[in-house]
Amino acid sequence: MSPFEVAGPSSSTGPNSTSKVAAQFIGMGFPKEMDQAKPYSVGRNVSTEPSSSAFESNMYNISDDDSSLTSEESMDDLSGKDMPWTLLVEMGYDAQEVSIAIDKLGPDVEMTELIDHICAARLEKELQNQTTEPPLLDHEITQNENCFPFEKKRRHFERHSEARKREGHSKAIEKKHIVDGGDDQVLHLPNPMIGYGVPDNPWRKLERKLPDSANAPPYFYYENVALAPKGVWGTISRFLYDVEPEFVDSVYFSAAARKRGYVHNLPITNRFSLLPAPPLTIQDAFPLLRKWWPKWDERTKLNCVLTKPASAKLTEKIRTHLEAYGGDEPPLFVKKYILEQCRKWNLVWVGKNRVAPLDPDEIELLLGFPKGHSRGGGTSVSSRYTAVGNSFQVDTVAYHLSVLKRLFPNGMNVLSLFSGIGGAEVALHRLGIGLKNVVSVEICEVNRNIMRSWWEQTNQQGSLVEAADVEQVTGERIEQWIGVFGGFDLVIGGSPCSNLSGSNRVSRNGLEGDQSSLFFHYYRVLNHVKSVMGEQG
DNA sequence: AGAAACATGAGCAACTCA
DNA sequence: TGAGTTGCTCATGTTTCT
Repeated sequence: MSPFEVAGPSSSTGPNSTSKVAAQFIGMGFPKEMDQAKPYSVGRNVSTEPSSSAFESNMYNISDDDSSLTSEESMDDLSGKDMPWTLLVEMGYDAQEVSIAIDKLGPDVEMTELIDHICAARLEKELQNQTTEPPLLDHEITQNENCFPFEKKRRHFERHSEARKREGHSKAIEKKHIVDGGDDQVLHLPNPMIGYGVPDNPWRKLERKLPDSANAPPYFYYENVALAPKGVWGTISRFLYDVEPEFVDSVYFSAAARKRGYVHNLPITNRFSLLPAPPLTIQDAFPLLRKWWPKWDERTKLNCVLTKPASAKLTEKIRTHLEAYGGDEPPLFVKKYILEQCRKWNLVWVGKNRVAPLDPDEIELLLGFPKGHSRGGGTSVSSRYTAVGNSFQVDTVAYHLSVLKRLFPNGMNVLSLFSGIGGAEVALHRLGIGLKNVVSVEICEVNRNIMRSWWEQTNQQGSLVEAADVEQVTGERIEQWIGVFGGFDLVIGGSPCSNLSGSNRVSRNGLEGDQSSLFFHYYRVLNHVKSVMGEQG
């Protein structure tokens, strides 16, 4: 199927859609298309002739309802073993060694354990071979590391911790907190959480040395929650070419906190902020609320925006508590309870004795989107909360992406995975960076509609290609896009955090979770883009 | 049927204090 | 230094409402 055909009905957006689509993905026999002996090598010819339809319209759609993918039989055939097997082979691991590992550890073993087992087996084999084979040449080592990032994890983190010691950070930066454990690799959350610097504190680091495998086109930028379960950021970093995450709290860019980790290979010097400067306190962001804000609520910043509003029952309860004391200040225990709830639910004072959750317009303002960005067009209020709550903080991301403006004065080709409501695109647009061709991959139809409306309203001159499901962004499609567009300048996205978030009490399964395991598709797609563009030179 | 409302802690790190 | 306390978190599953 041509990547430029018009979309059919959108795919399912329900909670179970991921596993269902994953099953379809396996059913289509995708791994067989890959050259398993040489991970991510591209054997087929890439057409450089643009599809004729590609030039007839500046907006294309891609349907995921390929008839070859809907075989009930192939769905039934799936065993628990197939899913990790397929994904690992997709990532470039040898089919045989994956099978051996699954046989040994069982079908229900976690992916990270499987990978560790495979790596351990390789190391063991390597050690055995060292007695009979000559040592690898430098270029052979580099090639090997490019294909299998796990194998050099220990060496890298050992080197890195040594380098950190030599650098001798300031006292504030030295006060770090371990967020990753296990083995001998350690990742830290900086305190303050300012990454390589924020507008008011940009001094931290002038330049950094990227691993060779990360120091090649395209630029990539990956985002997720900073406070993920132990080991998650170590895994993400190892897959993304051993690039150390940059942890930043958007509280330095906004009136609301948003602690996130970003793994990227962008330059870190000469960053600049979006204008106009965003309000940095609740009172500046919402001046009309000052009138009702009690002195005993000393908050000037909000916590991380949520995807669901507080219940009316809670705000009523708070009003009733306060009214019981007439106009007097309530006793300490009442104030304490109310402040707890205000912090937990990000409540603001909207009237006498009245608190309320932020409305979606206010959340958009805090996140740096234009007012009403997600409003209307069939979007329900609850789905709007979900959409904006899952998005980038635009000012933060734009600060990191600002270095691209001088590098791409004529605009960029962008592959945007897990686009959501278009935080990355809005950030680039607000930076004044032209969007030449954007491939936007987003499972949720509501979000795609919001993104498309924004694209049309802002009179973008480039082309928008929409795809629903990252699992169906096949190597073939990637190659076609690269053939038509001449490559991607940036691969950007933040994969689902639902299985990583501390708010999730039910299925906080880390990167093994149904949703958050989609990170591995970010890696798969990025790695394929790198391979194809690398071959093109 | 779909949207909205409601009830539901765990996990981790920062902080406090003896 | 270590035990105890405090605070925060891109949420999920079920029930109720429209």
